[in-house]
Amino acid sequence: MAKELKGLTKRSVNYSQWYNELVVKADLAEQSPVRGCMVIKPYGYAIWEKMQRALDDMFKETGHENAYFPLLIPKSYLSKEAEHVEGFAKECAVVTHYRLKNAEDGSGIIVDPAAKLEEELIIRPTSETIIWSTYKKWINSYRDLPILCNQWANVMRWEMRTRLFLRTSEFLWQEGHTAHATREEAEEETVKMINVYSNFAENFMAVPVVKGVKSATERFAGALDTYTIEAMMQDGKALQSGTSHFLGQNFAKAFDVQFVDKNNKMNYVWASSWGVSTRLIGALIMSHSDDNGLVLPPKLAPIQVVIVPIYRNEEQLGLINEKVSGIVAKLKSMGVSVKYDNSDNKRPGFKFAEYELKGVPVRLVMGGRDLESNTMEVMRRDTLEKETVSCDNIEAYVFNLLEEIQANIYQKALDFRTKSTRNVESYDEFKVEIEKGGFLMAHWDGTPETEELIKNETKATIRCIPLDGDKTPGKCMVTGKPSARRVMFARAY
RNA sequence: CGGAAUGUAGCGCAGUUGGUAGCGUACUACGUUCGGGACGUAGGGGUCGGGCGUUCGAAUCGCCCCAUUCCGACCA
Repeated sequence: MAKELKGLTKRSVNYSQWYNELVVKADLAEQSPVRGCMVIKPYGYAIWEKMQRALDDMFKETGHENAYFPLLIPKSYLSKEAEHVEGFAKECAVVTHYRLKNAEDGSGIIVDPAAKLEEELIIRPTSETIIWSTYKKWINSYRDLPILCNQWANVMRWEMRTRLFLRTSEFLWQEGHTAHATREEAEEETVKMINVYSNFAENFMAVPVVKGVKSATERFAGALDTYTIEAMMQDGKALQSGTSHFLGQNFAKAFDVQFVDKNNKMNYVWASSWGVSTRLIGALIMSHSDDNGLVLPPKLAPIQVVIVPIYRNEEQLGLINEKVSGIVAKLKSMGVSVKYDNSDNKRPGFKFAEYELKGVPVRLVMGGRDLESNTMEVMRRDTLEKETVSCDNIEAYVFNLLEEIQANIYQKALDFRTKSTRNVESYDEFKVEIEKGGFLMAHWDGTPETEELIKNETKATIRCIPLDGDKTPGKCMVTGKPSARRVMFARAY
């Protein structure tokens, strides 16, 4: 009874509600008083920090450097690239004044009309414009190229409808902005970074992703090509988890960024930009969690191993503390993050449930019985299986188990995706199949009109034109016109 | 911005012939407990989303406003 009261809504009942409850109950984040914004709580932020660290290492390895650009963008900058402004104009928060004052009628504090800005400032929805206005000053010669900058920042997009981590008005992300002398080099960079993202998703998050190219209508505003990684959530919907854009010379032309090449000729710079956000945390949650709560991949879990003692009295706790301290020390020396929870204000059963909810990959328990037999109970979060293991060399056992869990949850997610991905041949079949969720591989004639029609009639969009996989030509399922290859359709977040 | 629903203790909720607010949980103290979300006793906590109205009397009836959630349109 008590368990039911504290439990989660079953996933099958309402996935959205389940997701929200999980985020709040696992102590990751909560809604802020400001519409559409989110408070990321320490446990949620710890996951983000782990992600940041891993990604940042990968960026450094690929030759990138971090920098920081301003939060506020003059309105005129945003409007320099026509498609870009059209894409973002509808969701920009605007700063119009720089001072408040007390109302003369004593009704409180008001915006001082005398402090109106001559030019309004936009709170960045993305930083291409402010960065390219800066790059103009940095670039004169081919010797100044390439510029490979990344920034960790927050951005704001005034979304109509928000959802913790997946879509909030303000979100944290990283955005890389690179400038190159040649088209080839910029394109190479774009592909390189989508590969970094897919490696990160698969190896750290244990989330399998489909790499591909966006159709023209789904492309980033101002890009010539948008590469994406698409993940499948457990309800069969797709989540765009990272993008890398080949921007061509669009921003260079808009901001007049030219360089002198080796032949002393003026050329516009070629560009890429790429980003992933705290949405990845949403992807993590929706890829692995079960009705007991989060399931975190060991590589990103803030706590990888939790140890819970079970004791009848202080004396027994003392003995357990002593025994456990050696194990904790050894695990830590192996680089495993361990929490020994011997707090006496919660009973063991409560702790078990709580750490399961928080997705801690491995739980070790030591009680009176174990103390006598020199064993511990080991539980793995992904399968909830329990085993009794000797304390001798338990550290190595746990270390290996963490790796096994990492691999297992990836495989589980991959199996689910494989099972939920299928070819469809006709539009009638498509309409039936899309209701079941999952990814549908179908032929498309390549026109925005057909894409639009399918979207309006089925709510499914082209998630991407996959880079890998079946490339045999066929006929569009809607119009019967020739299709170069199958593309991937799904309903998406 | 359309459609639906909901606002009562930190959280989850009950509260219809209108009669002055209660349950679970959480919290505080003490004690007993501790191998899967413990129990007992005592205690603190509410301008019932806001405003106006009807009435001797409103959480309850009426009107207006506000907020949130879900479903659409928009999007990483």
